[in-house]
Amino acid sequence: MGWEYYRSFLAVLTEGSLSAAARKMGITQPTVGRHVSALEAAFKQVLFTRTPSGLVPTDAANALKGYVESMQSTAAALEREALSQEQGVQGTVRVSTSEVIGVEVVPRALARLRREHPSLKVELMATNRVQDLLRREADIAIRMSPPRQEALVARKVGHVELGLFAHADYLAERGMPAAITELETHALIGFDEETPFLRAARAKFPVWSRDALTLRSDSDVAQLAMIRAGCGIGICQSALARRDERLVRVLPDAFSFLLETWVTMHGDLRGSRRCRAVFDALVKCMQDHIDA
Amino acid sequence: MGWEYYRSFLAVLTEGSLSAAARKMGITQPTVGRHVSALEAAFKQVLFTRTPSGLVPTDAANALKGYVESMQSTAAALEREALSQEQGVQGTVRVSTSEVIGVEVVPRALARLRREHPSLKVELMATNRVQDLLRREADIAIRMSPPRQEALVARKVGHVELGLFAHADYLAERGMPAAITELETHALIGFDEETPFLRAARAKFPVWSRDALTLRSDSDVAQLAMIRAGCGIGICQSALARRDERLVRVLPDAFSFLLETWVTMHGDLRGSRRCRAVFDALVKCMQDHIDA
DNA sequence: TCTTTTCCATACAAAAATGTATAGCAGATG
DNA sequence: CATCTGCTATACATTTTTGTATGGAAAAGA
Repeated sequence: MGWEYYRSFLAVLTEGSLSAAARKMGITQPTVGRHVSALEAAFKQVLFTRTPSGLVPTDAANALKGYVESMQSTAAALEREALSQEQGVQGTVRVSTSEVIGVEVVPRALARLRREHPSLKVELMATNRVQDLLRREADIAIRMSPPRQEALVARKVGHVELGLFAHADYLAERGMPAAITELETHALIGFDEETPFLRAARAKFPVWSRDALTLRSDSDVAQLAMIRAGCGIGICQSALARRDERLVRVLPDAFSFLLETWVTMHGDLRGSRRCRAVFDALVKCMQDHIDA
Repeated sequence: MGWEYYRSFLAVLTEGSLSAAARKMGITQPTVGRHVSALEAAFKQVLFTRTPSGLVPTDAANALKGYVESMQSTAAALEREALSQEQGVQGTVRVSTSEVIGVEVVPRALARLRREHPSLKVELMATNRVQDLLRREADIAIRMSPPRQEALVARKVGHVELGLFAHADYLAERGMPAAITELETHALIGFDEETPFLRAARAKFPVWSRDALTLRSDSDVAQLAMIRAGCGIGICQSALARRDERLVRVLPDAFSFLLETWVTMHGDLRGSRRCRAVFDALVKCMQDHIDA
């Protein structure tokens, strides 16, 4: 079975119609249709139900989605590697970080990197969804949990501390809470959605229940903006808060979290100059961030 | 860049010549040659040095090998899944186990499975090299270490005990050692090559040094055969030794290892009838083995 | 209700990929 | 030393794949 068909299959799966898939791939709609038909013939099953508004995947097609996605990300990584194999540090590197790190910390490192290596390109995926390095969704990742996968180059850069912070203006108006229980009367900023991490955190600090929060956002960055704007009290990396002298630590003794921080990279990229350069720069950047 | 070229590229890489690759893929040598040339043109670099005896990969080509291998195993897994999506338990499942488990334990489970599901095919990879489930090198794996990868269905089936064993005939001739130190005068069976596991084991039982071993083999199965043949004293799973009443435990109190045993499967296969059936059968098989 | 837009499917022409045949070369073999 | 066998590279014919053009059908908008 030719691999080329799988590309069309994935495009139809993600685009939802033969025409859209064809546009995206730079080929024509009949061709995509033929590819899908060829797959259906080979697998002896219907992969899409045809409708006038597009193709709707069957269960069988959805069961195959993960495989072709994996192939696609691997192929993309292959091309990044192949197109960067000339002398010097050049080519494209995909970096995956959490939202806050990607917005607040990494950019300064990238600026310096780009000055040193003008032909280096970096794709920054600032998302809290954990990317899979083994599936080549990214080349390098900065994560707050130790790597569970083998075959990775991993460097522990220390602990990021989380604390409660608020803007000085807010505290001047509402007063500085003296104990955890006083938080109930304050404007608390936190997450909207439940995640395993949040449940674990809540077990340690019951005050931080979803109902107690008056300002909710699923975006760390938005939460940080709210803290900076003096909306209330929220959780923030101490190292980030230190940058803004008007942000004041709240209840430093009662509330503190330490997150192990790792920079990880696929083992195969050990010999890749461009990835090694970005990896080293990110390690240094994170260490500077933590030590700041 | 068309994925189809990558297939040819990998075939040349593994076969060593355009002609051999073409034979393997069922196409002709000029076609494979054109594919390779197309890749070289696209990547603007030489991937192989042509010789009269074949194509020798350059460093650049070797750097890309891992990617295409990953794509290939994923494509193979996709086809296994696609060709097994009809009703009932059928299709192909790839199972990866250690050598001993694959040879001594699993086959009986497979026999029963095949009786219950005649149209089920199983590929058994009995190798001590750890297969990567995320890369789809196998669908299901039985491993002696807890899974370090997320997105896996994992079932702990208990502990396999390792002990020292010897054949009754050997012990009758050479005597039963009464203490660990007496092992030095015996014929010891063990591994030839150093592995991280062995280094860890040695730290606990210094007697088992490489020099002390008189019969060395890197194959667990061969070691087991030597023990059964009365060659000497070796390490063996207690559950396996129990099957042969003429195998006698040596120094049961001084030497005992417990290995956590896990059956693991890629999370995407949770809904796959054939994989679920094999998974359940293997879990039961391993539990029976351990409890025996 | 009619028009417009989007979609898929099909027939036919054009383009691209593949296969065939062959030449040339190096090493193994008698 | 000649022969044989493996390999790659190239020219040419063929097949396959792709693109173009068009028809029909369903949904969105006037």
